[in-house]
Amino acid sequence: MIQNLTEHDREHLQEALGKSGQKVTPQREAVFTVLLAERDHPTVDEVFQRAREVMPGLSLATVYNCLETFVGCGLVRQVNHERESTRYCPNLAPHAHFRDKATGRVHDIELPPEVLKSLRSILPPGFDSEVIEISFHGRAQAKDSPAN
Amino acid sequence: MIQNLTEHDREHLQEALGKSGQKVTPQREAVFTVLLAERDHPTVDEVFQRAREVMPGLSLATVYNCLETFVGCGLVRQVNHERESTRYCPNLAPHAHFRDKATGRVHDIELPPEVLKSLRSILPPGFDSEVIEISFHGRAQAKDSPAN
DNA sequence: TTGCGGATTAGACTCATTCTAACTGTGTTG
DNA sequence: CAACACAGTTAGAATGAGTCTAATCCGCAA
Repeated sequence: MIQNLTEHDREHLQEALGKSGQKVTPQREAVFTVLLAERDHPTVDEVFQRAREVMPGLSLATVYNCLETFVGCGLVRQVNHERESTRYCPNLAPHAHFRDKATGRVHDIELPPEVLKSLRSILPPGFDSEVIEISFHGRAQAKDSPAN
Repeated sequence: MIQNLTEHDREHLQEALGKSGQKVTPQREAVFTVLLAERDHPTVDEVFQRAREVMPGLSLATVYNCLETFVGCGLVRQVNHERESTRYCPNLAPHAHFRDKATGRVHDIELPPEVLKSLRSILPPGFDSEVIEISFHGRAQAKDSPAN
């Protein structure tokens, strides 16, 4: 179900966009709302379908634009797996992804700081990493990840 | 420079293909040779260009086929980074990848068993992972990775 | 010699993503 | 108020990695 943004989320959006000199628009709000409503790592197309329910005139190009903008100002993260469609994730805390072979679902896996640190430590001198992507691929008996 | 396969490498190829009921063909040999000759994580297209120098009639489709076959029988690994072209890597030891922002080059990063273990340990119960992909993205002052 | 099956091939096709050029809406300046 | 600037949006065309298809090739067994 797509709710309106909370006051807090709207401010978050506003601030992040503002910082990079961009505005809140109805389309950006709709796309952001979709991302927060169901944190199941949707593809662009899924975001598009869901956002259309609320804003029928919305175009696919705009969804691409919005998502790119959000990535640019640090509101969401891209998640890639092999060469499948890019998925989007509003969870900004450092975390890994687990891709369920059977269902295709992507689950967030919490990444404790000490593990992150040990990972950084394997880089030889001279290598300076800004981004680390960790993805598991396998089977999960677990039920759906909790909506949050 | 593209050399012929060593006796050892040829046997390796033969055995791996044989195990999954497939044969060594001149095309597969050429593609495998290219992969071993320069371990710079080439794209399909790069493999194609290089292999053509040695076997001019070779088709792109065959390069795709050969690489898929090799992946299937565990001779090489695919390396994906964001949605760029898939690259191929004949290094089978567990390792991470570092993608240099400036040059686009991909470097292998050794992955000590204890780090691998600590990574596995962050999976909640019920999650069973067969493959872990780790990729860094950033800048490297280091010179080219040693040919090996 | 014929037939079989796996391998190879060229080219058509798919589909996520990017690009382009026109349009919209809002705010600003004269 | 009229003209303009400009960011954002839009539909549709273009791109390009990868996949599919149908024809052909080639080594081997009957």
